Amino acid sequence: MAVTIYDIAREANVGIGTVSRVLNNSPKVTTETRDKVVTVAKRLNYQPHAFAQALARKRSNTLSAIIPFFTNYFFIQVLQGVQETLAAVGYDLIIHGANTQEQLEEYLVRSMRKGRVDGTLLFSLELPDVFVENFIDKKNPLVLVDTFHPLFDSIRVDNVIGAKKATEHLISLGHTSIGMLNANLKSVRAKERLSSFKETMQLHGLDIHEEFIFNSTFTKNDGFSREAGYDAMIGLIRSGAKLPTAFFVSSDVQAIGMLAALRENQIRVPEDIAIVSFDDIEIAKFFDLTTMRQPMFEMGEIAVKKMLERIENPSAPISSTNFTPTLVVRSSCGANKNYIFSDSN
Amino acid sequence: MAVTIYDIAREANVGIGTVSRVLNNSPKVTTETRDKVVTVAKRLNYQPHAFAQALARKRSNTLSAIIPFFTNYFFIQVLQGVQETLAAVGYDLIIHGANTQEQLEEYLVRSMRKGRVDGTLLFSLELPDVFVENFIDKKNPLVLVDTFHPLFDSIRVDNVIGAKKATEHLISLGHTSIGMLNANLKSVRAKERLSSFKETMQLHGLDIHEEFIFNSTFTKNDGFSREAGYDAMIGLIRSGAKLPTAFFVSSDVQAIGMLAALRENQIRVPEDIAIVSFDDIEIAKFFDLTTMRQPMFEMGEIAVKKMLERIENPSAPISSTNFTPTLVVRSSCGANKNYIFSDSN
DNA sequence: CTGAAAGCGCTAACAT
DNA sequence: ATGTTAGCGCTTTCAG
Repeated sequence: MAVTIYDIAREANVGIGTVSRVLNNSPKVTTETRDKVVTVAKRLNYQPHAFAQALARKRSNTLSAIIPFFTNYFFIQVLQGVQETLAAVGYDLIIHGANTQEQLEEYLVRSMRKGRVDGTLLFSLELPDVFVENFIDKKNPLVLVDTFHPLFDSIRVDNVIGAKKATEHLISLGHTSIGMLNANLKSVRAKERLSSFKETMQLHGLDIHEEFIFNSTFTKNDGFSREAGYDAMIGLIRSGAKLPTAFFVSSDVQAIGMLAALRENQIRVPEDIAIVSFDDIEIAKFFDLTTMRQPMFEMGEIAVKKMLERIENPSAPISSTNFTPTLVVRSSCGANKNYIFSDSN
Repeated sequence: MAVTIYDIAREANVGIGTVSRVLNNSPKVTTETRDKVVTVAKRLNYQPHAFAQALARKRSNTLSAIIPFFTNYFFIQVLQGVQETLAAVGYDLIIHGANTQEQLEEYLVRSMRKGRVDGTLLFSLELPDVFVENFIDKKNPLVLVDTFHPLFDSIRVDNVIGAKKATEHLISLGHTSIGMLNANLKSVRAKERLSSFKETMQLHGLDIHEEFIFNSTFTKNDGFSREAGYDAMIGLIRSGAKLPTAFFVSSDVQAIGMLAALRENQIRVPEDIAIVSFDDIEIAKFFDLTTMRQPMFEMGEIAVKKMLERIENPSAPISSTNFTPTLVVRSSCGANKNYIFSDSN
């Protein structure tokens, strides 16, 4: 069996209490005994038993993250922010990929097991009502990322302003016939981006051509996928309709699919069709996409910070922060004729 | 405080032992008392305390994965296989991103804390010697993914055969002047792919032009990055040297960077330069890359299976499995003139 | 300043 | 079949 504090206590001729105190840097120990204990602990190659610690301390120093669609680049980048921030404070991260509502609930239940984790991070998924009171009753810290509930801390991106900026960029470039290639309206993000797009068009006195607005019917990834973008564009091209001169696309991955469809049909970007998309995932620059950047890494970082604060102070007021996406101009919109790849883009 | 088995025992007028038995589906309970206990447990919304269980059972049903470079698409896809397989058996996954040797060792130590996790998965990183005996002494299950050690279970991809197949594909297309754009030789993968490339060239009686072999000096991601590919190609072009007609590239991401450099200089692919790369990450098809496919999801799946078997049977013989990468022909090599994107590619 | 002892919530061996 | 009790390894009073 592994070495325990009893072994150390015996070898060092002290009580286990003292060993524990030394290990936890309690000030009430003589330098002498401290040294003695430390030496023995090192010699025995002692490693504390995390669960026993967690049980006694009622603290696990572990967080869980529930995310949909594990392979989505957006999440991966937010997760990186989470992971690095957590690592810096010695916390562990348990990852739960929830692809179905059933799984989501299972993971939520699991995360609520008292003691298992100190808090849970929920990504982009709507918190089922049943769990709302559950989390509150059990005082189980929960912070929402890219989703919202008035009773919990949250971090979001302002889709309304983002879509507005994107649309206005296209308008400022002289486009008047602008379409939108959207994800599935089941997603709140998609809904918000669409309505903001429409409002912005109206605000500038431009016509909204409903036939140029495509809401994906894909369910996988809620239509935030390359296939969704590809299929929508191919469908439009095949229909033979006259194309708009510009598109606002609800995500980079969809824009990438759209690009493939356009290329196959010898339609040039940005000459024939200008594109502004959303997210600025890492590969967006590979495709020279002009897009709305979301500070993904920072979102993860801040989510963790909020969580740690919540753990420290459970009764602090609820805090909800909104990030405003920024426009990153590359070549897909036609504004930047001399765009050349560089890592800082 | 949360509800414990003591609460249930009290309310149901039974002993905690009985409650425990019911909760663990022990057969030695009357249906009657079982029902009684279950009812009370439900009513109290009981959730077992995972750590207390782990402590008593000496089993945590949790695995840890130590991976370098969290944002690497290769790892993400392997991890997805890990995560889904684990979810199916009710295990949790703790993720550790190790960007430095120091972090690697810290995580290794943490993973070895008796009881913390039932086993650890190490990705693509060399296991420091100190830890070898440590893991063995403590009987802490360890399985290696994309890395190797004779004393532990492992899953790898055969880089030698992969590089050979890639090179021979280029040769079969009639190329004789073939270069290699490689990652940092600190990486074992890069080393193996390079030597196999050279051997294959020699095997076919072709000259190896050392000036067309580029080993990255990037340390980030060991040179398996877009920037590394871009920089190497730009450097070659600027040098004014006559270019080889084909390149074997050690990873898809590098090939993507290389593509950008070529495009900027109006060098066509595959007409002027043919490319075969390695990995077949998800976005490889977006770029029509001919590449060596590694079964990433399956690798994750099998890693978990090996781990579970090892946990069940610690003294089973060590098993090491090798995957042979398969050639996926798209258009970057010029072999498939009529290549059209479809999702099944 | 330090040792002893009482939990943390649960499992499992031991009685009954 | 069920209750009781002794740990699992650690933290934290409580005496001294």
